[in-house]
Amino acid sequence: MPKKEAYPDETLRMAATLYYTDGLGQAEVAKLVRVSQTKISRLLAVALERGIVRISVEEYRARNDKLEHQLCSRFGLESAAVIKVARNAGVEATRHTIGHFGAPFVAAQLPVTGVLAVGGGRSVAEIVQRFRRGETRRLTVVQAMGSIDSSISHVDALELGRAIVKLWGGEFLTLSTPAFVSDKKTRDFFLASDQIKFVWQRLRRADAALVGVASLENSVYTERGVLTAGDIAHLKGCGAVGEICGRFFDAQGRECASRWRDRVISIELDYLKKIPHVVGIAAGAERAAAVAAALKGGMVKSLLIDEAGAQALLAG
Amino acid sequence: MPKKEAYPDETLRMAATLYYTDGLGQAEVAKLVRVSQTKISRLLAVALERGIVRISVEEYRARNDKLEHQLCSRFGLESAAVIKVARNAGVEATRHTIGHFGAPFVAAQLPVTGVLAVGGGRSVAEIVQRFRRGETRRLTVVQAMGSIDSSISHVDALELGRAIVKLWGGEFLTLSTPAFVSDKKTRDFFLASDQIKFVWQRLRRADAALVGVASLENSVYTERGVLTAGDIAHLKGCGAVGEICGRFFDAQGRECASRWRDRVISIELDYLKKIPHVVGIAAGAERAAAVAAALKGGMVKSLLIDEAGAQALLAG
DNA sequence: CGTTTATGCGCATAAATATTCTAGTTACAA
DNA sequence: TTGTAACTAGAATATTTATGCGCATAAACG
Repeated sequence: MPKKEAYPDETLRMAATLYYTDGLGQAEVAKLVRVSQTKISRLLAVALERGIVRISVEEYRARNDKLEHQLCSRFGLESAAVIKVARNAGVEATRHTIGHFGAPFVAAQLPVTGVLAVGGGRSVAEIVQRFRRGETRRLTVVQAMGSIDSSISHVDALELGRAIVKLWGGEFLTLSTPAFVSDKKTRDFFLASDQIKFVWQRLRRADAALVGVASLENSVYTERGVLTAGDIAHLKGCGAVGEICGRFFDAQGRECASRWRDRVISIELDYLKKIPHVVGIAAGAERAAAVAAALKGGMVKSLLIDEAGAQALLAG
Repeated sequence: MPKKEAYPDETLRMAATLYYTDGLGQAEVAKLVRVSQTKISRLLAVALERGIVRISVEEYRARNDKLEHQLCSRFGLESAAVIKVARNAGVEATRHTIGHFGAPFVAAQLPVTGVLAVGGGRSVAEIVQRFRRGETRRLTVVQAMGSIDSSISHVDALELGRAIVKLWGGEFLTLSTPAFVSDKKTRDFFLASDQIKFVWQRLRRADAALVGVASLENSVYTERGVLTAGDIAHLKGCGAVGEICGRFFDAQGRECASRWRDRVISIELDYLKKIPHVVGIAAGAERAAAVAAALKGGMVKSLLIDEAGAQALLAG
C-alpha cells in the first residue's frame, strides 16, 4: 500500500502558481495555504517532481561538434569531445568544466565489462567524481600507476579506481606502490613482488584505459614536489614534451629514455599503445603539444579536451 | 544606441543549464562561468526574462465556476467570483486569498471612466492593494465613508481611494470627516459643509461602488473600539444582520433605524442601491447572512466571496 | 489493544540567493 | 587630456529557502 495521502495536486498547483507565477515568497504562500514556510518549500519540490511545475532551459550545447570532427579526421581519433569553457577561465576552472560536461562522454567511451586501467591526475579525478552511480558495470579496474606521494590524495589512481568500483561495482586491483621510487633497484624490487606481477599482467591485457595527458610544466609531480625544476630540465633535455601516468614522451610519442624511466611504477607507454580504447583527458591550450605527441604516438585513442586546447592542437 | 552588450545567450544558457538542469548551486556555477555568485543570480534572472529559462505551472483554477453560476442565478447577480481558500484558513488568510485571486475580477468589474465610490474595510484593502498599476483609467474616485478613527489606517476609505487614484490615475474626492460622530447634530454640521455637500453630490451620481460587506460580529468598528458590545446588542435589537460602510441593515436589506444611523457619515444604503455597479466583498461563512441581506436589499450587484462563504450563502 | 516503527510536521538554524553599496570602467563632452 | 555620467562588477550584507532535528501522530505489528 502506498502512503497515506501525498498532498493533493490542487494544493500543489495553488502553491506553485503563487510562488512561480505570481512571484510571492514562500512565507507569503505559506500564509495563504495555511502551512509553514518549511512545508511550502517541500511542496514546491514535490510539485517539481510530479511535473506540476516544469522548468525548461534552452538547450546548451556544451560541446563543439565542429572541432570534434576536425580533431577526429586530422588525428584519426576514435572519438573526441571538445568542451566549451568560459574565456579567461584558469586551468582549474577548465578542468572543472571539462569534468562536468565531459563525464557522460567518458562514461560512454568506457566499456561495460572487461579490464580498465586507470591513471591518476586532477583531470581524471574531475571526471571520475561525476560518474553516475547506478549503471552497474562488470569491470576489473586496475590501478595504472602508483601513488604520487605518501599522502594519498583523491587524485591518485588508487583513489580514482576505488571510486569507480564504488560507483559502478566490479573489482579493483591496486598497485600499492609509490609512483616514483628512488632508483631502478627499488623499482625492480617492487616489480618482482607477486602482487605487482599479478596486477601488471592485467594491465597488459587491459581493454581500456583512462588517463590524463599532461605537459611538463604543470604536472602534478612538480606541484607536489616530486619533480624539481632540475628534473624537468633534464627531461626536456631528453626531448620530453608530455607525460602520461608519470612517463615522459617526446614529440613523436616515444617514451624518453630519461633517468626517470627506471624509477617509475606505472603502465609502460608501449603497453598503453596496445590497449584498444584509451581515453585521454587534457585541459588547457598549454597541453596542446603534449597531446599532439600522445596522439602521434598512438597512446590516446579518444580525447576529452577544452575548446582552447583543441584549437591549439589543430593550429600547432 | 542600446547598451554596450548584454550577456550573450550562450552564457545564459550555460549558466541556466548548470543551475536548473544540473542542479548546481549559484556559487558552483559561478566558478565555471568565472564570475561572482552575484552575477549568476542576475544572469539567471535575465535568462528567465529572455525566455531562455521557462517555468510553467499547471494551471490553478482559483475560482469555483460552479458556485459562481449558482450564486448568479439564485440571487440575480450581475457577476460573481468565488475564490477557493485553504480549508481551516482563518478569516485573515481568507481575506488575503480573496484579495490575491479576486483583484483581477474586481478590477474588471469596475468601470474605466466615471465616478467610483469606495468604502473602507480590510477586504476592500486587500483588493485595492493588488490592483495593477499601468492601465490608466479616468475615474473620479469618491470616498464613500469617513475615517474609522483618528489614526487613519490603510484600510480606511480615505487611504484606499488615494491608492486607487495613485495606481490608475484620476481624481480623488475626500470626505475628511470621521465615519462616526458623537451625535446627529455634529453629523448635520459636517454634512452642511460645502466640501461634504460637493462630495455627497458625486456619491449620489456614482456609476460604481466598491464596498465590503460585514457582519456585526467581526466588524472593524468593534475591533477598533468604535462600537462596544452594548452597541452591537442594540443594533441587533433593531434587527441588524449586516453592515456596509458603517451602515447597518436588517435581513431584508433595509437600513436599520438605530440610534447609530444619525451618527454615521457615509453613503446611504438607499443611494447605494441605485448605483448600477456595486461590487461587494465578503470573506468567510460568518458573513453569509449579512451578504444574503445585502443581496436581498439590492445593495450589491457583483459579489466577491470565498468558497465557504458562497456555500453558506447558498445553503442559508 | 499495547507496543513498535514509520511518517509528517514545524521550529530552529544552516545554506543559498538576492540586494545594497562602493569602487572601478568606459564612453563621451568639454 | 580631464571631468562626468552611466554602467558594471563584486564584496558585504540582508533576505529567502532548505534541512536537521525532535515531537507528535499514525500505521504496522505482535
